[in-house]
Amino acid sequence: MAENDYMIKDLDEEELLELADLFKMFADSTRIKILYDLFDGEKNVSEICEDIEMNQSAVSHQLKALKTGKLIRSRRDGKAIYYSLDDEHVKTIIAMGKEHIEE
Amino acid sequence: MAENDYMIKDLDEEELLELADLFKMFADSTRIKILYDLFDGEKNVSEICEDIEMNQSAVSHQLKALKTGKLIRSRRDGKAIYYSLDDEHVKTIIAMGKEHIEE
DNA sequence: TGAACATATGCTAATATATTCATATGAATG
DNA sequence: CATTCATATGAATATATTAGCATATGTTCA
Repeated sequence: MAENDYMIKDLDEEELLELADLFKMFADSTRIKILYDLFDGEKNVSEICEDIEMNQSAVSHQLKALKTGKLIRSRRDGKAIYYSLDDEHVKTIIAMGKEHIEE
Repeated sequence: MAENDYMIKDLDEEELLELADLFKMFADSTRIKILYDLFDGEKNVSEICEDIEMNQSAVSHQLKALKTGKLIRSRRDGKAIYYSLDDEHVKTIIAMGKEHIEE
């Protein structure tokens, strides 16, 4: 790390941006709905759309964001594409958030 | 809860929005810097500005957001206003995020 | 191979968000 | 009580984000 890079304790600027980007994934209700929906396990796009009552395009866009953020993964099965959580922290993070707002 | 309100399992629409709003607090690097800076304990605005290298106005605006989000609290001491974390979950949530990005 | 189905993607308009500047407020102090 | 110091706030601007539409891609199956 270069001498004059900004840093708070053990978090450098790059990690801070990464952290913010991670939390951005949870900072939208459509994405939270999707993640929360996937708590049950793998689902395809159509199922997710029905569950969360949003149109296919909006869901696809958000699925892409979540996948880029490495929170979910996908696999194709025929015409359908199945998505599932790709990180154990997702549940914990959302659970913490829930606890906070429930107080 | 009204019959036709949208709901995923035990999270209703209102809670989902609250959750998203909570995570929005962490979804900006300035706010994370502030929160992380307060891990050490109470600090006044000037100290925070120095620590995170941002100007006073930007910091004040974000402090207000964090306070509205009930993540920090403040007290006045003379001319200075001291801020501190107001929720035990803040550290946990950021710690989870850190773990995620460090993998 | 071509029609139907499932999903992704480029573009756009609407909306939200962050920062900065200028100024206001409120406390201390000579 | 006027000035200075610390912080907050309103307005303007710049930038980012979201949803929806139209269409593209990839898969199945007749």
